Amino acid sequence: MVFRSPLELFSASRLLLPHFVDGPTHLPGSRSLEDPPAACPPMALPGLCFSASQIASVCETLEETGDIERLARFLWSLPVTTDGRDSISDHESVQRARAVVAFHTGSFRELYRILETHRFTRASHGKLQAMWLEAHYREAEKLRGRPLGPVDKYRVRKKFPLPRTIWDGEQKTHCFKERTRGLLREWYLQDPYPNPGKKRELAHATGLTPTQVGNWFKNRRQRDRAAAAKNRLQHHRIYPESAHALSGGDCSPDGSAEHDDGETFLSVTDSDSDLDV
DNA sequence: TAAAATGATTATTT
DNA sequence: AAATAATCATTTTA
Repeated sequence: MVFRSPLELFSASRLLLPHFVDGPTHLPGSRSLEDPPAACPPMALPGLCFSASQIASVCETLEETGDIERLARFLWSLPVTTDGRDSISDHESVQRARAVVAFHTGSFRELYRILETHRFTRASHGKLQAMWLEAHYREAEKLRGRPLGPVDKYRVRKKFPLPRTIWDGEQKTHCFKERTRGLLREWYLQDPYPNPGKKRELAHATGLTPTQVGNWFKNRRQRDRAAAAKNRLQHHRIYPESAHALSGGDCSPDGSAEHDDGETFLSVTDSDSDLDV
């Protein structure tokens, strides 16, 4: 056990960061949501506890500042226990700082170990998840010669799922539910241009936001148009000389693709027969 | 691994 | 403002 005294720790951090430890520093946006101040019991080991929380806030400040070099040196100066369980290491800010340092030094094995063996609060999840993924991306990238495309990254994500210590299991849904899509299809057939009122109604019925409903209709229209255009092209390839019986004489001489007003083949994109379940 | 599906975003047009 | 085309990113399928 090479325990230095709390005072020594304090003075060590003092040497490194005089202005941080001497008084409460209020950086913009710092110390807000995470880590409630009463996290450690006031009775037990008051001196050590105070010291540890001071250390934790130094870690936070350095991490927010982005001075990773100094953060690394500061962590290096901290005492080490064999099991790693002590009042200092129990602070999330300290483990988080260690993770940040491991990431920036490219010590990915160490990073993974830290992330997998400590339970982090929701407030840290975003940043830690990003580091987990980015580290795996870089490893995969190095393993092959070239940079990863979106699909490669997706495969890396599948291969190395986020540990539950960093992720609350709630998965983001990329595709809408089948019931939702059924409703959307149904309404689309009835009216491809819903007014805002209808949109809100449909949003409520599907549990989507009005914007999502709008996006869906927009995409659906775009893709139906594309399919129609493709069909038209094919039709012309098969029957190049089919005479167009035009109403009136309103035909522009050049054979360019024109406004195809009324015609609208209904949704050729998916040839599913719109069974709603 | 390529290609298709799908939801979202951006820039331009109307 | 809303519609559109083009494009991007993620996910699924062949």
